[in-house]
Amino acid sequence: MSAEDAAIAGGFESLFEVLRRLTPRSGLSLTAASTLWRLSHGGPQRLCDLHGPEGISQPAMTQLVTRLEREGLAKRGSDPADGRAVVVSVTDEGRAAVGHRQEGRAQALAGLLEGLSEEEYASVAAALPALRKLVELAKGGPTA
Amino acid sequence: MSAEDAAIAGGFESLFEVLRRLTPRSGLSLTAASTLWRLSHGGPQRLCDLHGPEGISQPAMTQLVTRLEREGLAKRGSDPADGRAVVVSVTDEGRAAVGHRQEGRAQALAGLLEGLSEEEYASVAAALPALRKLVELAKGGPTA
DNA sequence: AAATTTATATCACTTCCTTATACAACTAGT
DNA sequence: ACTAGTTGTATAAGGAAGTGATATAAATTT
Repeated sequence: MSAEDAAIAGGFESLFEVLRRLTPRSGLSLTAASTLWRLSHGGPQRLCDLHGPEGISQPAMTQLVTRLEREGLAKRGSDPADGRAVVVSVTDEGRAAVGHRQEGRAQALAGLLEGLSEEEYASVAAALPALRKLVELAKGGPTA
Repeated sequence: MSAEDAAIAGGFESLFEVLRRLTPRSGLSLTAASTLWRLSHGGPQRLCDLHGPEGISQPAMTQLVTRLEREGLAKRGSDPADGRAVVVSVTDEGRAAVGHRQEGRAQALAGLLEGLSEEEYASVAAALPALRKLVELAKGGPTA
């Protein structure tokens, strides 16, 4: 690992802390938000397909879905192909909740971006494709 | 907020998810790691000075310090200037724990960075100063 | 000296996670 | 067709991690 790798890692570590604080602690938990986002974009999914990618256990996801259902953010349905399976879908309210949350974060970030010079801003924009590549690489799996 | 702002926000949102998963869920919680890091770099601090920047309540920090102390990662001391105050310091073990955690994340990130082209890598490196500026701006407060 | 403020611990509670387990539906093997 | 094995989900018990309310003592202000 090079010194430049280490510098990037350090920079990302600090950035992570900043991004983490963009959202008030009240409201959706990280896992709840991520799950609702996943359902919003990927469509209804089985409970057993949700817990793995979120990195939590099946019973934890069962409980989370129960809470989300109670709050009207998601709902349970059945799978005609398998009588055991629960298919979870996001409600309009849940979709809105994730949308508002993301919007708030984007607004807060936009506020920060205003403090950058044109050059600095351009360098962030120029790095976007690379950041997106990192995201793809991370999804690919074994590299990470 | 411009389209480019939105694109950057979206990219950062995805990046955040990736960075979040660089650390196994077991081990230190986000707040515990952040607190230990803060003590490692900023030196011993009063309990009442720790909970605000971490964004949690005083009783939550009291409990966290109790847990960290139980695990040998931090210890309580007294403040000669104020009989009520508890001064929290990190132990060598706690310092090592944060160090290992950060190292693991850096290694994982370095693995991802290897998947970038030279151009992509350079664009990330070039954006580092701007990212650092964002971090500073966020610390400054009212902007965010 | 009394009143007010501050620092911390404790309480009762919820959320969010873990492992273990129970039960039923499904699949594979005979 | 029947049995054994596997899979999907719920539930139980417990700990971590957070909340607001409260109690107590030390410190500061009036």
